[in-house]
Amino acid sequence: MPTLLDVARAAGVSTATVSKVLSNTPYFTEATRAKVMQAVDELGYVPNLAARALSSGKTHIIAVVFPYVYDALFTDPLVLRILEGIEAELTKRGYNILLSTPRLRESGPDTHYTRLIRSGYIEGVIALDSVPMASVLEIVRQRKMPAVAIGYHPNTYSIRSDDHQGGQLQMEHIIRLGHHKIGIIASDESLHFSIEHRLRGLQHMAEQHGLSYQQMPRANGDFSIDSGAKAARQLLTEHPDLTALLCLNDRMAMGAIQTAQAMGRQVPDDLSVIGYDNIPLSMASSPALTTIDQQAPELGRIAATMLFEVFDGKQPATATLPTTLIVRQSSSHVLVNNY
Amino acid sequence: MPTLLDVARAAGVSTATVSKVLSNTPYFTEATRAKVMQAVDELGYVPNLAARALSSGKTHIIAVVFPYVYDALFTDPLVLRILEGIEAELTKRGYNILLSTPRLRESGPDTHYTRLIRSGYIEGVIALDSVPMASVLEIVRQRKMPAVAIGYHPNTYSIRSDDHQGGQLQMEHIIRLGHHKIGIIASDESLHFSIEHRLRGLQHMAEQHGLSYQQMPRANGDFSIDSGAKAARQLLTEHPDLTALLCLNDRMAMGAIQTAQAMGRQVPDDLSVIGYDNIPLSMASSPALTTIDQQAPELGRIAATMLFEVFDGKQPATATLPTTLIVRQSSSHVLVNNY
DNA sequence: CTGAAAGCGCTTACAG
DNA sequence: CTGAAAGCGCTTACAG
Repeated sequence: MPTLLDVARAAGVSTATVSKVLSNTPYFTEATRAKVMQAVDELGYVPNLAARALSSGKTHIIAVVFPYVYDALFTDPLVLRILEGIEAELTKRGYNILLSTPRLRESGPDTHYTRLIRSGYIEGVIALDSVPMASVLEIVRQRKMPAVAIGYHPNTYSIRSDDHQGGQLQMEHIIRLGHHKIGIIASDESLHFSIEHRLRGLQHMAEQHGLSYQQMPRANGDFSIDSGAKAARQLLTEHPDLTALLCLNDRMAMGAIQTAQAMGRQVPDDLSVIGYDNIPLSMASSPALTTIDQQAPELGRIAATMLFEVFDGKQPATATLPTTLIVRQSSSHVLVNNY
Repeated sequence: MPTLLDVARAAGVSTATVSKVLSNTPYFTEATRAKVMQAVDELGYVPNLAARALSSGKTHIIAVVFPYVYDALFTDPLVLRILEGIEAELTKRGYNILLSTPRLRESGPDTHYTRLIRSGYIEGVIALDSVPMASVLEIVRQRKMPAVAIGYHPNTYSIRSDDHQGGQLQMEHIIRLGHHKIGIIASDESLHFSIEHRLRGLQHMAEQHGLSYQQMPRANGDFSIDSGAKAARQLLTEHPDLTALLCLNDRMAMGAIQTAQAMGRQVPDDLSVIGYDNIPLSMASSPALTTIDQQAPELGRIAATMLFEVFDGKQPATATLPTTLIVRQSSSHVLVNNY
């Protein structure tokens, strides 16, 4: 591999000049610039990033941190959608993605992760930081490294989806369809900060319409398909008069639909089921899922944009992205009034 | 951040000694080792990876290359499953994942990618290299960088799923269920090498059972849900006597089921639909999808293992992973003989 | 507008 | 078993 020195010799200038020309420093003769660029082209020179990193501290590597908790990381299509947005923005700016997947414990993330953060490789961090148990950004903050969180931990810079509003949209939709025997499939609030906010949104809207949120039966899953199926079985068994199931993610909703059908319920004719997330496959369930879109790619894209603002010395304000109701075929008006 | 020199001073030894102790070179007094380790602990020393990379060429960074083509990268759950396997093995060995998503054109991958490969950052490459249009490993091979391909390009080291066998399993299953009016939903063979092999598997098994593969109606999609839906509509309209649809991925199968249902066909009662991939959500469709499992995580895990063998100077043989038929509810015996 | 030289934090033959 | 010293390939004040 040709080095900076090779280019300098070929162009008949110093390495300092080559370095400055390549980093677009102004104040250079057009002639010098041309000589240098020609040498670069002829030699096929590509800068050694490790050397650049060592001398300047600029690695052009961003750690994208997706903690390895419950079943989300490699099973949840939503994660991939968020990554898509991050990738688009980072790639556009010529940055690289170091995918970090720390194991999260009460005591914090694993040492491989903490070492990585302190290794000098990382120029900034974008992290999914929404697990109440521990924050992956604690160590990053200590080091004062530029970082943006997607989530609810009290980090300096962060972005999140408006989960409270999303919950409201779910409840409002189902109430407008005439339902009032409504079951809720959620998860324990310790699994993800968003749960608490979505539930509050549900409650807020229910009470606004004079329904008692407290009396709505609820079962908790862990976001997986199976857990949604189990939760639905429990709710529909204990409360056969339910006409609607509000699920706090799409995968649990899909599990719920399967179970409901296996129990002889028609969806949506005698049971409406609503999901949350609008994962790509939610349109492919039978019936297609009514759900809440939370702009996952946009969440990632904006997080990346905010990180570059931090690089530029700015202090981007916490952003909250609105959600949208996507009406498909899994919800409909109540047909039977069974009370 | 404390440096090697700080540690050396604190321990009262040279930086060479610290370096060697840390890299587990033998021949050291237990006393020396203890002194060094204590200094490391006290100072909270973490090696600077850029410096290590520059001087030794060992970066502990593996580029995981997923080309950005058709709709696969951020929409196909299979990609995430493969990544899961790669991540597990790489993390276990203390290596980091640089996620590279080059745009692929006829002329090859984009320059950001080729520069990355030549940047000195990358110690090895694991790539999904199955798009006939161009190979992302061409440039890597030129540089003689250790690499393992998941796919069919003629790369030195590679692993793949037994697509031919997978095709056979699909066909065998549906024939055993008594079907012989069989439609095929595939994609153009230019999109992915696996298609050709799966189709051959289909053909092989059909002919072995005395059925004419040539006469089986076929429609092509692009792996997306929508394209599967369209292909199914076309096939079922032009050939209403079909009793089975063999789809070369799960997402097209899910789209096909939806369309079939919308056209008034019961699945599986008067139409069996079989998918391919066994993505996590295939169990959540209604009815749950009969499909072919190709051990996606294992594919990634073994690719990573092979890469470390290459690091060790070995020459791992090309591996082929067997597939399995997963029978769920979307396939059943033919009920009506309509010919 | 351009260059000489120090320095980033490690590793690695080479000596002893 | 341990250390002195060169070197990896860049960038960056500092001079001129």
